[in-house]
Amino acid sequence: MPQPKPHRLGDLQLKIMKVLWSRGEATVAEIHAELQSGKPLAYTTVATMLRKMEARELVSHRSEGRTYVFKPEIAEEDVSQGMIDHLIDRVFEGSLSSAVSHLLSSRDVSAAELKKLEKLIAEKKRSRK
Amino acid sequence: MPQPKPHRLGDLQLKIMKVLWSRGEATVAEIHAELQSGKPLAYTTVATMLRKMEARELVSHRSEGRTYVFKPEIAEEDVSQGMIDHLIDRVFEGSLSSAVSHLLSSRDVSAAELKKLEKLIAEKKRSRK
DNA sequence: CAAATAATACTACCTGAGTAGTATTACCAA
DNA sequence: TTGGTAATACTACTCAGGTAGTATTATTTG
Repeated sequence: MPQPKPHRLGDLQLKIMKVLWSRGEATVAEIHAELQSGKPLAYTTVATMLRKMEARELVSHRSEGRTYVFKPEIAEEDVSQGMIDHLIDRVFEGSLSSAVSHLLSSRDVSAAELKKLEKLIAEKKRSRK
Repeated sequence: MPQPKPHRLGDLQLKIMKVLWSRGEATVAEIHAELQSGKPLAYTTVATMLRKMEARELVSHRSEGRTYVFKPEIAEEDVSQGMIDHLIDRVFEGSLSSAVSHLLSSRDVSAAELKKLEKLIAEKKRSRK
């Protein structure tokens, strides 16, 4: 069991993971470039964070010449799942409906989204039978 | 604008806030006592955390003799809202349905919960018209 | 071959959460 | 009134995230 607590990723760490997930693998330069949309971020900041993340086994790397190519060691699914589960547990005491109720009340949900939600619930109902 | 970022409460802070929200107000001793279910926690830990939280205007206190009685300065609603919004934005890029989909797939949702969800969605649909 | 470049390594801070020991002080009871 | 107790204040430390400068080194190019 490598990485404990699949939730508990900081904002920057999550951004980095997202780049890695979408690309499969990436160099520091590539990640740095992608994150430049937003507030500026030093190249070394990304590099340092990646080293810290590697220490926690969130990512790994292989060498390609002098360059490191990083890849994710945890699945996006697991992280998303872990983070939302953690939140629901600690904030809403496990009540999914109260969480969803908050979401619905604060957000401008499109009709298409609502339709998707209905479908999800209908499916879940069916699978419970 | 007092406290910025209504999300971003640590686990302990959230537990303390929950006691405060449910009681309206409470002393350090009362909060400490309530948190004893779980791993032991020093009295001074709670006191210290409350002082830190007061500095950030999450709570305030009045004196009753030599004792401080704390009360929340932020609403539970706002915190729940802020935390879940923040999560959905950074993890699911704002897609509510993908968040809910994760929730439904990982959890054992009761029939009653599903019913509540259906109702919520139906209401939301109505209010959109 | 030498210099510019680009990569990683190292070092160093700051902040906030969490944790708790020690010091001080105010109050209450015998 | 004196001592014990219970409260807050102060101090201190660890850890992790975030941020980035400087040093070193390897590679490429003029």
